[in-house]
Amino acid sequence: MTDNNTKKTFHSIDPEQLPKHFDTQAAEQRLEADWEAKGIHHYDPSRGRDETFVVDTPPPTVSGSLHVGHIFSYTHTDVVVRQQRMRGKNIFYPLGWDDNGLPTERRVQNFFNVRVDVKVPYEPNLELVESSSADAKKPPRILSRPNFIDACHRVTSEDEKVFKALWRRIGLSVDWNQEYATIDHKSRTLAQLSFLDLLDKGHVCSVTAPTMWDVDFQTAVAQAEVEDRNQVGAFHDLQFAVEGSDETFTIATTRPELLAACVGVTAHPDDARFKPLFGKRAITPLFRVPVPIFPSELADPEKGTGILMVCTFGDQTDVTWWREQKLKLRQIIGRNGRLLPVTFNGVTSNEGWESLDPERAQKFYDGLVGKNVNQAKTAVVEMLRQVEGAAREGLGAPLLAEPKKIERPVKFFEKGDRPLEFISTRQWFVRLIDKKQDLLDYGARIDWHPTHMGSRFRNWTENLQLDWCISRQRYFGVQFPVWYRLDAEGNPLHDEPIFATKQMLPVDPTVDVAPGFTADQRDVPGGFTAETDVFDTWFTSSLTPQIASGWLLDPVRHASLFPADIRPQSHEIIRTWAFYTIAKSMLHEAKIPWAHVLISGWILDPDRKKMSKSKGNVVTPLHLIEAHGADAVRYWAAGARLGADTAFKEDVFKVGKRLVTKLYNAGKYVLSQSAEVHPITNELDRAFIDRLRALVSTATKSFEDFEFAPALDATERFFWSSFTDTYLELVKARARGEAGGDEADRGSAVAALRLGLNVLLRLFAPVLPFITDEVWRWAFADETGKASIHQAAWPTIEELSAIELPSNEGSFDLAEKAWFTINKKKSELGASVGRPLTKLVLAMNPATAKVFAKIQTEIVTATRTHSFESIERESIEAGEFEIDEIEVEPKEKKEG
RNA sequence: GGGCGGGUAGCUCAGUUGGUUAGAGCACUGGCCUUACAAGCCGGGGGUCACAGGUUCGAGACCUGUUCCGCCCACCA
Repeated sequence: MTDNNTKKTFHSIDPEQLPKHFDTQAAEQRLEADWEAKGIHHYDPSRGRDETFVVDTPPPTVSGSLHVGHIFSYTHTDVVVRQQRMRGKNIFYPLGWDDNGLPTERRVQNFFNVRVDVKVPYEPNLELVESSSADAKKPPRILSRPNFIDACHRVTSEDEKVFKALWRRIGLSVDWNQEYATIDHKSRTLAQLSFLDLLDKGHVCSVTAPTMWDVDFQTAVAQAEVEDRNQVGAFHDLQFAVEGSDETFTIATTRPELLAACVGVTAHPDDARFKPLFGKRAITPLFRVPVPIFPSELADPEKGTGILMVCTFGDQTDVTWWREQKLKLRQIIGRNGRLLPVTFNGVTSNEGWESLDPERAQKFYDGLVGKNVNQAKTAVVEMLRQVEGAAREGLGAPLLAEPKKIERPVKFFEKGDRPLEFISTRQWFVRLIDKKQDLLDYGARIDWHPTHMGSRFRNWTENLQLDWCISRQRYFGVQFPVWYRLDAEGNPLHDEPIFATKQMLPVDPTVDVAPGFTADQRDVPGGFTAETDVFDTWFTSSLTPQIASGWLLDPVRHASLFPADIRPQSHEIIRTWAFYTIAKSMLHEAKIPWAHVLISGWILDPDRKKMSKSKGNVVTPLHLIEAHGADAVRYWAAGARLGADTAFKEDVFKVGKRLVTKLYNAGKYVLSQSAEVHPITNELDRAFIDRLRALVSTATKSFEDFEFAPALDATERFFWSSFTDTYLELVKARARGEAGGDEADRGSAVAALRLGLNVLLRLFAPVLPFITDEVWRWAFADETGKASIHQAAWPTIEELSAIELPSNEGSFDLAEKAWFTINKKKSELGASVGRPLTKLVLAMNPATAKVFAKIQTEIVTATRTHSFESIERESIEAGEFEIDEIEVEPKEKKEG
């Protein structure tokens, strides 16, 4: 096909050999497999840190449902990564799976209809079958913890396959050699090492204290996992008596069920109404328990009745008062959220359940034992409504008015269904409250994209109230490497924990034996027992940079991969994932974990609500890829700026698909032009390349700030408007040799077209990896020696610098203007762009005419004008054209 | 209550350090089968830039206030 006998010609393709339409599905699978086979996504450990670009990829929760939101944010990262790769960076782009934690437990419980009891013995070779909907009503099968964990592994490994298939389908250029899971051997080892390191450094402690507790999951939770939900409640006005007087006062409470847990009464110190009461004792209704009345700045005179009861514990403020006033502990809510049995004693007792009338108190309280909070509330209110003389003989019923409905925020575990309770339990904490300023400083050293997301971090850190509770009373997670000595009665000595040595890790204290003990000493008096708590999942996932680098397990590798370059994530987990990762990195190594944080927005449904499984508005991604192709879906994702929430509009996928088609066709056309190899010398061609230089500069600059969306926008606009609609149309005839120009002009046109396509393909490659590589391989792979576009270099101004600048920088604009002016006229005349003109007289300013002379041939040729004349006229503005005369060639009559 | 972001065409959004007549895509609409592409091309209509002040020769952009929407946070009796 090509004639190499005398002169070199461009390697052109035969368009007839290509399918009419681009088969996205087939090409995607073929190309992705080829990338994998070539290993072009692999990290090269031999290259230095400054040549390496390290990504701290979010490990997706595999037990969650896949939706377009996943594709959205992961595509953002991939676009950034692909551009960095083209810039010559050695890419470290791992992917982990977040499989431990509550979502997995919940999924596994439902999947097999099972529950856990730590007392059940392990059954080797246990067979589990997926439960049917009919099984859901059957009582769940009770498993040992190890069997349950096996089941978790089984389910998550299946889930991971589904995720991985989708990631490959969408073309994520992840190095699959770097795959990990947050529950795997290495992650467990590093999480436990992290714990021991924090312990060595004195940042970890174990204390018994009131902690936020979810009564359904029956675990402690951290402040970061708590959210406020507005709930309707009611103020109950209750009459309290004052000890040793006839006085009474009224408190307002939304939690009358906690009356038995009342340990004090407080009002604002300046509140004249209650000043005389301070220092006296109040008598609670029903239970007749005397409690101190004390002043507190925290009490708001405007709220309720201005005086309130302090319980153990209704909320965080109760905890504060309890601590400050050294009040008694009357814990009536148990870990399962039901009221615990207690025994009331006389006032001389000091066990916390002193009543002026213990018998009567007991009678009331026994009616509440075992009830949940709501049931207890109903029961107590009924008693308060009916019982005369409840706080002191002679008083009426303590409920002074019908409860008044109010709506107020109530704390919930973000995954929970019932309000959190404060329950005094023993938990492990990482001390952070005393390090707020350091955390703020570290956060300020990180570049947040967009910048205002840094204020989310600041905001959260400044308002931090509690140390980080890292222990969870759950099963599928990383265990604490901790045991306790048992005393002679078999009680664990929590003040004397035994820690695993670093060499032992990872350990499962319920299986592995504490150092210095033998297996037969487990759970016997004088022996040892395991800490059964597991880490907060964030305790492990806040180590993702270290898990990927190997950290203490591989210090050399760690040094070359830590800190990372970017941390992509979404904004709702700034207070958890980002915050804890910064905290860990600071505490372990006094370093920031990454230079940049890239925040992706949310996907909103057309009603602008966040897409989430619970709202039932989730769009699954697979059908979108099948319908529009992976590139089109990526195009949609890459169109959103960092941090901006984006409405899900299926229209955008169609636009993306159209762009892919256009690239296919334009590539087919450009590469099918054959001509002798020639330098780019023609004025218009040089003017076009000059425009291209500006585009390369703009796109590159955007990518420096990881702003792929403006880069894509500029590239797309240029491709569509300047390249295909203008330049390509203007040089078509010349490239085909129809213009009657010489071979140099023709070669110049083909060379410029090919260079334009080549550069544009590379500018699109990070966003549209499939179609760009497809077209690349038709000719440019051989030409450049880069088999895949993803091995080619990102375009630079320098590589275009060999092409001479146009003699006038306005040449391209002028050609464009003339082209549009003439086309507009043709359109008005009802003629197609392709219709030849028998005559055209174009008038312009003399200054314009000078520039126009250089490109006149291109315009005349492109508009197929037989007889052309240009006229100079001072009255016309520079850069404008007026059509003095135009004659459209009559339509040829169809033959036959 | 505190903090952050936003309000630009019917819809989704660009709009650089203030600078001609405010842009794109979609949608709507007229024309065109034109040798890469009808999954296309050439045209057209459509905006009091949330509101009110201010700074300036000049404001969509800067300042102040108001208002609406969204998000994050807050001790929730």
